[in-house]
Amino acid sequence: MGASKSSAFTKRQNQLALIAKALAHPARIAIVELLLKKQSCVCGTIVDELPLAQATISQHLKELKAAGIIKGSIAGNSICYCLEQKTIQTLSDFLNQLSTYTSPSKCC
Amino acid sequence: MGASKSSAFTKRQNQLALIAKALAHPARIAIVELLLKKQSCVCGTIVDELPLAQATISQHLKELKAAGIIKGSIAGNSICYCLEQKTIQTLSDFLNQLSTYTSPSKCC
DNA sequence: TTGTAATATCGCAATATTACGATAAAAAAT
DNA sequence: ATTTTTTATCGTAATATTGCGATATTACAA
Repeated sequence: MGASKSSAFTKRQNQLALIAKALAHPARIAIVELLLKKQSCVCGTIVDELPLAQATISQHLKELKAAGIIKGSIAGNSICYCLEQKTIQTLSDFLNQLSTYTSPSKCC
Repeated sequence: MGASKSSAFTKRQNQLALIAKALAHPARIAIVELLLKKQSCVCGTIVDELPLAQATISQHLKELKAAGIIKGSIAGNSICYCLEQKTIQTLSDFLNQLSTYTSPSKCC
C-alpha cells in the first residue's frame, strides 16, 4: 500500500487533483508567477531567478507541462514557456464553486 | 536532499502551495465535493460514501483541516465538517489572476 | 566540424505521502 | 457500569516526490 487509489475516483476528481498537485510546490508557484509577471518566459531566466539547480527547475517545468499548466515552444536555442489558461480555468472554476458555497444550517 | 526547500520561497508562495497540496488528491477533491453537495457534513457520511478505510479518511480530513480548507465542529457524538471559504478564496484569487493572463508577444 | 550554450534525462539519497489494521478516546445508548 | 458508536492516532509497508550532480541532447556559432 502507499499508492494513491486513483481508480476509485472519477476522471474529473483525478484531473482536478492532478492540476492542484502540479501547483503544490512553492517552486512551481514561483514559476507560474514569473510567467505571469515577466515578458520573457525563457527557461534560462527561470533558472536564474530561482534558488534551485537547473536540473531541479527542469523537473518542475516538466511537471507543470505534464499537468497542462504551461506549454513550451522552441525559440531558437532555448525554450519559451507560457501559461495554459484553459487548464488553470478548470481548477479555478471548481474553486469558485466551492467558495460560493453556503453551509447547511445543521452545523458550522 | 529530498526535502522541499520551502525556506527559499516567500510566505505567500508557500501558503498557496500548501492549499494546492491539500487539494492534490482525488479523495480530498471528493470530500470537498461532498461538503458542497450534501446537507449533512458528518464525518461518518464521508466514510460511507468514499471507498477508503475510516483511518484513511480521517487522515485526509486532518490534512484538509490543517490547510484551513475545512473546519470541524462537534455535533453530539459525531463531528460535522464544513468548507472554509476564506482559504479557498486565497487560491481561487491567485488562479483567477493567472487565467486572465495574456501571453507576451515574444512566443507561444 | 568543433565548440559552446540551453534544456532534458538519469541515477541516487533523503524525505514525504498514502493506505490500512489495530488501538485509543470520548460521548451516547443500553 | 457496560456496551456501542464515532472519530482520531499509531505503527508500518508501499510508493512518490524532491533535489542535485553527472551526463545526454539539441541547436546555434565559429
